[in-house]
Amino acid sequence: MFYWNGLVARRAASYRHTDGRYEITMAKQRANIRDVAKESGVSLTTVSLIINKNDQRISEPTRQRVLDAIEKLSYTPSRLARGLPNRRANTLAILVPQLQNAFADVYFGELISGIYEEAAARGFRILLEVARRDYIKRREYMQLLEDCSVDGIFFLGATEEHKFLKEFDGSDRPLLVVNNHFSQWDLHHVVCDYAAAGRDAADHLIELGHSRIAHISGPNDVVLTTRELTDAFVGRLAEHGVRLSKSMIVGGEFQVETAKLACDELLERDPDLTAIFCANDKMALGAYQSLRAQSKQPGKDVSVMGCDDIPVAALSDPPMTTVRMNFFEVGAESCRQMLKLIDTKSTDERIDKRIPVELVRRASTAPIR
Amino acid sequence: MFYWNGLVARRAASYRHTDGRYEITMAKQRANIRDVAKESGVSLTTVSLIINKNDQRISEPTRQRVLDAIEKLSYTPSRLARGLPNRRANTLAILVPQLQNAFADVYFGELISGIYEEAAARGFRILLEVARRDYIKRREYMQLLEDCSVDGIFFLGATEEHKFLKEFDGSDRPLLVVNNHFSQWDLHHVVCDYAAAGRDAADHLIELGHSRIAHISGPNDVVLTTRELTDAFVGRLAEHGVRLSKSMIVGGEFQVETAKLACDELLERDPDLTAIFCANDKMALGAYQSLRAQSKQPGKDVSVMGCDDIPVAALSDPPMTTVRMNFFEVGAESCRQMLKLIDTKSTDERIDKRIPVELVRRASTAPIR
DNA sequence: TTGTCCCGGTAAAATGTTTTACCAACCCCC
DNA sequence: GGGGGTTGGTAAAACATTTTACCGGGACAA
Repeated sequence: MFYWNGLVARRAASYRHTDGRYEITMAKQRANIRDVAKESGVSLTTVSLIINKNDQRISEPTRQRVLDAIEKLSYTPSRLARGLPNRRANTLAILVPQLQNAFADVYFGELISGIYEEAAARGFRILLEVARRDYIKRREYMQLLEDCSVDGIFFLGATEEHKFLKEFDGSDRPLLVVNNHFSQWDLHHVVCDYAAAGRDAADHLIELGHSRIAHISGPNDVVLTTRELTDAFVGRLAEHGVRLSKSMIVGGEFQVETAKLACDELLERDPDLTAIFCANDKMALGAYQSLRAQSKQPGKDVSVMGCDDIPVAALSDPPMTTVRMNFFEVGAESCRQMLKLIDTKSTDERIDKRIPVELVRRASTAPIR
Repeated sequence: MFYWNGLVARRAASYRHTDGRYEITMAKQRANIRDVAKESGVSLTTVSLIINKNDQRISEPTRQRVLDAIEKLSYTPSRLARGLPNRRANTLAILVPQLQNAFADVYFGELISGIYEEAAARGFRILLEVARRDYIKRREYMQLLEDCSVDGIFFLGATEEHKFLKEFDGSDRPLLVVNNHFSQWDLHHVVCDYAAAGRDAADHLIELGHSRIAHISGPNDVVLTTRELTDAFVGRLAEHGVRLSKSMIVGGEFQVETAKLACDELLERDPDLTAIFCANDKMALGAYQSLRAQSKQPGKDVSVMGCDDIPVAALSDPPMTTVRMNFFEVGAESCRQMLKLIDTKSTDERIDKRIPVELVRRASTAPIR
């Protein structure tokens, strides 16, 4: 059994009672803030103030003495203890819908990268959570906030299936939807400017003289952003006097294979179409395949545009004209906004930020012959 | 682990004793263990014991009373406070070398999935960390352990560049190298059985009658596992009386493009080779391309084997014969071993676990003509 | 009768910080 | 010489848990 000499030697050495004698045991493993205070002859409040750098009241000699003591004892403040008094973990969670797919995707990789960089720069840690069906059903995501694990949550890859997000509305810790939009609920959003992307694509194709145009869309019924893209594209074409009939818009589900089938269908409906705008680059690759299968040269016989500018777009054959969406920046901006929300603790402010996009001209589009 | 159903009811107002009268104050934000103890008329020790389920001493009526109180107050224990007394965060970190690349890879996705599932089942959270150059230089990875952020670290995608891992050797919290090997340092390892994979591949090709065989290896100079694969493959071929000369082994850097070039080189050295074993599936796809460019049919004129069995292997044309490595299982087993190490707190035990592999016969290999 | 063990708990120490309120001393200005 | 502000701190109250040592009473065996 241990007897702590509470008055004096709490940290230097402990004493163990053994057969009537006192025996000196090993020194404590870890220095704490009290050790530093004692070592440098100040109160532990002073040490705390210096560590947190948020108070100028401490004189330079004192500060230096404390810093020396910290160095000497190789003191590291405990994150757990630090979070306790103000119930903040200095940690943010990223909620991803299904890990297997999500991680295989550059898209999520860039978003996560962006969030991570910004969070790390501010000393925040990133927690990874996978929102599977049963996870959602049991409402385990609420746990993250309730048990003080994290100070805020990023939601990636959200669709309108994720109605449960509504619940976060009243929470004191922010939930931020990254690169998606739920207009009906009053959540925080940071998204690429999909409307601008749709307009840029339309302008580009019109500029090249196209008028027999088709569009392979994303899952417009569940993802609002891709619906915005389609609407803006169609709207802008109309402004230019080009009418895109409903039959020339086919959903491609964001995948290469399904987009290939969609493109086959479009070519059947209008064998003489001259341009196709796809809601992402992967689907544009599917369109390449479909065109080649019909002995048409993408970029020559038919102009193909993608959207996103994933790395493979520049390397594809032909190099792809696309609208660049800076997903890294979306992630980074999301994190900046999140940290702002946490700092200000404002509950009424609503973030709704659009990240600019940029047309990238490569060889998959050409003036009409 | 205790299971929490999420919040239901709002808290009732609490009463504070002031100047001899009772005064109604604002409802407290959060119930704590003391509130639960008071509500159910037991000590807070009792509540703690029930929450942690690690003690059978509490009678059923008492337990039920406490559970009712927990439900009524919608109490959720704080993770921060929970970790404090025994300096355990119930969190594990995954260290990844470079996020941008890492996340675009199914390989990492599966490993992380496996770790995540197992960790979540035990109530552990997963922290994501990116080990960039400056991160490593500043030794920030040590911080994770020192500030009690995590109870253990998984290292993914390690190469022999990561000499710094040596430092963890003395740490009281485990570092586990996932699917890589550093034989010279005494760390914990969970890896696929690369030696078995090499042998299986050799046996398969021999069985089909091949003898003019080539091998496209991974970066054998920096990754020990792929070196094991090559050695086992070459060794087993030798046992069967087939000698693979050094010139018929070319490094492919694990990428499609470089593997294509490697294959071009091999075909130049021996235009009549009949089989190629590639150290991963991606490189086998590169070999497909190279063969086709020379008007040779992979799977007919030349048998091609991959390794890993990533999803695209089954969908490739021809469907690829490969050695399945269950990366999900590697991740899961890594996590199980990690949790064991944390539970037992043993510092002398060294994990060195091999996950079995399995030959998958598809159409990219055929008997020699 | 005494010693031992079990049952169902409890009291209190330990974990390590932030933050609020306050204090003593000194200076400046009227 | 008193009011007021600044400087450089400190004491103590939160924050929310786990864990260890112990306790009274009853059962049971030697």
